[in-house]
Amino acid sequence: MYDVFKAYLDGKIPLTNEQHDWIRSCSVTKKLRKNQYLLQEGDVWQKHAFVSKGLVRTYSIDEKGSEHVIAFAMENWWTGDRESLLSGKPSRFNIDAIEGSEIVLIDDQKFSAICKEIPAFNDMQNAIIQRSFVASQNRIHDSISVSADEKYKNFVGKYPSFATRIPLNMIASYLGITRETLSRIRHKAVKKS
Amino acid sequence: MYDVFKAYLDGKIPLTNEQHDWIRSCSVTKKLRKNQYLLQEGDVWQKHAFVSKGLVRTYSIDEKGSEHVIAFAMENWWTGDRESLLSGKPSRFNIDAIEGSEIVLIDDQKFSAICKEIPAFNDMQNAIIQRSFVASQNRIHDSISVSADEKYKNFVGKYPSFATRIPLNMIASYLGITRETLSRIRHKAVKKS
DNA sequence: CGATTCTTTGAAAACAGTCAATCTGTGTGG
DNA sequence: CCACACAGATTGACTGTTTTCAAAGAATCG
Repeated sequence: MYDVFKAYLDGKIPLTNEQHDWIRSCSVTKKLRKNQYLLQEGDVWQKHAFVSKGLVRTYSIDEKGSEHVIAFAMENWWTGDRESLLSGKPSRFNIDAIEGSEIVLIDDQKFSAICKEIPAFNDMQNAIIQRSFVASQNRIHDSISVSADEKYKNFVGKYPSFATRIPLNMIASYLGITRETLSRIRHKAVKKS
Repeated sequence: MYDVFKAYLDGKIPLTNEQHDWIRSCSVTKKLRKNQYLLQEGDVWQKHAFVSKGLVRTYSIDEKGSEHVIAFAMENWWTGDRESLLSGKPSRFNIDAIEGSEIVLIDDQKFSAICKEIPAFNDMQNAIIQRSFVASQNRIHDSISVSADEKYKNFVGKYPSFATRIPLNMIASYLGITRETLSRIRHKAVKKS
């Protein structure tokens, strides 16, 4: 529940008990069953979401009905649709639970108030976004410069726990290849070793 | 020179004359001839860089000697290597000028001081990073979900001025395809219209 | 004009996608 | 406890796209 979030915050910034109480009072925890939605395409995203347990994915669905996974988030990661949050426009994405999960939700207005009152909290957020941006850049670099099987190897190397918890078709989608191609890549990789 | 940067700032946030003078005193302007480097692989990036004139690219070079362009930046855009800046480690990237360019450089320490003293400046920076992150996410989404010719069409639609100012091989690299493929895509597109 | 850089074209090979069938493991209800 | 259903993973044959390599054709700049 909230404890995981508290531990996360304590590991990042110093907070008084009152501040903790305030943040807790701004938070809502939500349990998600497997396959349950946190965000559906067309809805406006106006929260900040911390994954305290489980694993969720962010994806779009194109005209042909294919899913395209742009992000995963597990315990101690943040998730959400920043584009919709910033623009106020309906989201193009869906977020749902790959496993049973628990999410700590903070309304954007309250979140902004917390950022304003607690500079360390604001700095933490900025640091997170900066690192997210760097991670995106690196993913872009991978996507234009390495072959499909290197992408998979990099993914497994970087996020070993994802590789075991996430169904293969979603990993394939995340990497921008089909599940069949990924299956063949893995087959070859096993032979080599 | 600095005027472009001043106009940019005035369009974003209110600044007093003293603040402008201070920011100016922290800034160094640098002229780049075509092909001249702003950053070379292996160097540590410790600045913030605003492009006041011209056009630069950020790219890596792999073992085979191929270049991979991860970003362009033209007038009124920021450039640099945030990964190196955050980590303090040598950069994996090069940045050089596609055209003769002018860059306003601010040392990271001075930049941080400005952010601390002028909250609006800090907020502006955070807003820029948030939008950069959203743009990265969208580029990732494109890279995993649309075909090569749609990627090119999206690129031209989104950045028409890039398409005319940047050599084709660099655009191809940015899109993650070969220059030959991009050439053929354009050929087909012309026929269709 | 000559040299360099950028772009285009062609043919063959490598690669990834599609469609359809099969296999595997998990969990549920009889 | 077994049989079945279901979701996920694999495999094969085929198709389509992209890369590679090599050569030639524009365009630009001094």
